[in-house]
Amino acid sequence: MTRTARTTGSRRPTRIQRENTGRILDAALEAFSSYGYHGATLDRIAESAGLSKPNLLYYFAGKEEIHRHLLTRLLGTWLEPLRSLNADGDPVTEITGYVRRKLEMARDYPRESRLFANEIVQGAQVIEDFLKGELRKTVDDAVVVIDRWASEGKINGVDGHHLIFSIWATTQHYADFEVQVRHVLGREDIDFDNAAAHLDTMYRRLLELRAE
Amino acid sequence: MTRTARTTGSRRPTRIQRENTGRILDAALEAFSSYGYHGATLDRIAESAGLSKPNLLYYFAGKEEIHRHLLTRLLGTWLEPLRSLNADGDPVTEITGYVRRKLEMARDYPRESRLFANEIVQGAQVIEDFLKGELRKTVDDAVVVIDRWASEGKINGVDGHHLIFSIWATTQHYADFEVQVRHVLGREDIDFDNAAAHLDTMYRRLLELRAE
DNA sequence: TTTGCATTTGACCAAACGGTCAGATTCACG
DNA sequence: CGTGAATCTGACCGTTTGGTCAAATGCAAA
Repeated sequence: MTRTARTTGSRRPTRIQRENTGRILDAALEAFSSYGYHGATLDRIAESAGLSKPNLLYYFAGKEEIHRHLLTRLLGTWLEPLRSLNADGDPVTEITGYVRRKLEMARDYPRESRLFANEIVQGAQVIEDFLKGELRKTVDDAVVVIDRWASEGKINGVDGHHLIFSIWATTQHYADFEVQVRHVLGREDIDFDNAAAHLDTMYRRLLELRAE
Repeated sequence: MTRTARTTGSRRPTRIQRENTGRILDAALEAFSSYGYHGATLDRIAESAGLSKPNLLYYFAGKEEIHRHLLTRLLGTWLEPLRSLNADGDPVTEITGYVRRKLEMARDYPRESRLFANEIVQGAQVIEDFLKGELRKTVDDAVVVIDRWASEGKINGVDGHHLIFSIWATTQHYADFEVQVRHVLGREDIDFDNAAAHLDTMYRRLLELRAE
């Protein structure tokens, strides 16, 4: 048995290992986010990564493992902005800041967003536990904070869960539905500045107390 | 040549033709919306429709044709609510009514919504012309109306395009990301009533003029 | 009941797919 | 340089997939 890379999990990764796994994951992210899990093929991923298919399978046990690896890597990053919602900060600033960060993620990591979208739309069987566990808990925590802000009269009354859904939807839309946005606007690049301004306005008007 | 069904486009469809094409399209919609274009297989669709695969291919030329048929059938329905925006009506009523109708579509036709989402996320090559043509034109018309409402002081200033994107995103989210919503809320069924109330509040606060 | 078209089927095919394997080649290090 | 491990490859395999075809069966009207 001369298998390595995967099997020698104990030893630290070689330079070649780091380079190749990196290129494989990048190619796979591109493929999965563009064509979905079933539409992506190992041959394409290997070619796009500049490797032969057997060589690719020398680094990862199979298609599923690559896919799961990408998703798992993503999930942490996904939650972080919501986790860092500061209960002691200014409510409107905190929430519009969260919106801004989420929009920046859609701008800077559209492939990751589409990978996630593909997974959810098609039933999310791989990350079901994440949704029911970590994600739900994090959301519930955030909702508690939002509810408190509302009951203390610091923001308008609002359904915390659905507010978060709206924020997710409106920000990720620019990554997941990028093609549609581009064609409707008739421009090659999406104007994230206008999008940011619009969303900021929208959530500000939703939350800011009206002068009496 | 004894080919029929497709080739005798002139004669009116038989009873059997109507029944079978209907069941095929239903099974295909279920499959495409659940597993994406590549994930859906003709064998499964045929079995789910209660037909043999060759028999299925007797009614449709191939996988692509079924897919295109479903998408094409959908596009008209998709635009209709936006088209029926009444420039002479009350602005806030018109827009929140559009939101409500869109949300009802997400509730009543989640498979169609996911079919559309799958298509867009993966590049929308089939419906590219629709996006650049009909859709864009309809949106532009609606934006003209919205802009006029704003310039006439009937609603708050708002970016028409991004308002529409937000409405699409927030409503379709409940169909496309249904699994996530369910798991985060921890319920088997989605509470569309709360969603409707939340969205109504949000777009109302965005658009309604503040008392001065 | 006959007749002609519509419908259905089983058997089959080529291509694409994920994956395996034995062996060749390259690399890092003493 | 030598050596052992790490890396890489071509050839190959079984399965699944979209699709074809000739022939069998069902059906509806004369």
